[in-house]
Amino acid sequence: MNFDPPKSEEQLWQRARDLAGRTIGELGEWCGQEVPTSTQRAKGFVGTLVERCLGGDAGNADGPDFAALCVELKTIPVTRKGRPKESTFVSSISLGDADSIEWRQSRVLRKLRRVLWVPVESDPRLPLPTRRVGHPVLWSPTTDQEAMLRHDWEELMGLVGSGQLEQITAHLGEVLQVRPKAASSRVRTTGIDAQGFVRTLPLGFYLRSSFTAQIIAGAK
Amino acid sequence: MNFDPPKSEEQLWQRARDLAGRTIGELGEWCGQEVPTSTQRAKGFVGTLVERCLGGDAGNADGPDFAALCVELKTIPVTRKGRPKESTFVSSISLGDADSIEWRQSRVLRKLRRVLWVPVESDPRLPLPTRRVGHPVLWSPTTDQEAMLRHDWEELMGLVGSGQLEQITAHLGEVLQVRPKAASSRVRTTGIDAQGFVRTLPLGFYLRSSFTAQIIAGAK
DNA sequence: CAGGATCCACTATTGGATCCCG
DNA sequence: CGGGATCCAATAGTGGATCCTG
Repeated sequence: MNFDPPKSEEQLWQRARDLAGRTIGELGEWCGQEVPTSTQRAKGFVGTLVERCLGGDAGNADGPDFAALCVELKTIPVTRKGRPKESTFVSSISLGDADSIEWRQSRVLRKLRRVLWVPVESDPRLPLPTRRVGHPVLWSPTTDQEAMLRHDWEELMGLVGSGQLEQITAHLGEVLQVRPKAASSRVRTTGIDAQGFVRTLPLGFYLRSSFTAQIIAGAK
Repeated sequence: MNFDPPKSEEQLWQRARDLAGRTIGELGEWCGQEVPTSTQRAKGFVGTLVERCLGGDAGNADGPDFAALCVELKTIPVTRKGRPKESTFVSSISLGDADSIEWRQSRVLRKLRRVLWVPVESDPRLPLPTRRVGHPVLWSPTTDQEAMLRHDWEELMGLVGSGQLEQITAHLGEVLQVRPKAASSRVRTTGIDAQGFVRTLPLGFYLRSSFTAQIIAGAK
């Protein structure tokens, strides 16, 4: 294995292809990392492990996982048949500047301009070390997909920006939704609503699994 | 109320419109029939009651409910929002002559050529007498709908006709599916498989509720 | 707290089983 | 048994809650 940053998108893609069919246990050995039996107490483990194996600078700050390439890495849990098991976290929401940001400058679009999707088998009955990595997909949104994302984002940011935080639920949005993003429901961050500053639950944007299913369809 | 058979489709339609908004309790009074509190032990009650109120010859043999008009009546249980709560039974399956029948002569198409759909509110928390009748829909399959029905029917009858009864499940079919149609799973009828005659569970064709939802959409 | 995500209780769906009447 | 359908246990889906690391 080679943990240097990939020098080109092509090289990143080759490395991702080489991971297909490997188990999480194998990846752990290569990185010299012990692999937990389950993800129950290690929710971000697989994402970080795959990032290392591909030469990403794991544990970095804001910015793409492969900064030089402007490519974001997303591992995505899938069933045996390749269907996403969960929605995908995209970014947290800044509650302060929601009304002054445009789609083209948004964190959501910046994260999603170019994504390397790496499916990972995710059946809770399988011990984590035996789960296999699937075939990667290097993706940018199609015109239609970007339009859907933008539509949902503008609707949701409209609510955030106008301080209608309490009316936001995960039911809104056809492909993009808003959900809590915090260690627990007691966590609070500072937001703004009609009454001024409020302490409120941190929120994040997530892609619905019906949307990511289209993206990774046929990658097998 | 008038229990004579309707003389025209137009007259049948008028009567069905007049039922919209009425409760099952009211319909029961008009027919002089006591209405059970729930459908639990009276599964076909609503269908038969509505048929009577419209002048159908309830309790007849094979053939359309309104024989002279060639119109089939289907009551369909819906949620408060008008979505079907259940799939719709279409016809039982003759296990003997499956391999010699064509779509155009099929019982499924004969039943579905012209259907008067009557939605009925169906929330188990509401006592049956208080549930309301909805706005009717007089329907014939569109070209696309008939093509979908035919596609599923041919696939399913192919399995029946070639004696692969054991491989049929309700998972098959995009709009039309096969399910048991019997008083219990111990009931048997005579069918044919690769080994010759067999005693097997009686089966029927049902429309998936995603399909009937399209039909009655916007009828409110 | 931001970045990496999954957990899991509850709701919605549905496929096999069942019920009444003539 | 055929015609009128709904019941309901089990599975699939999902929205709010949560967990680890740096």
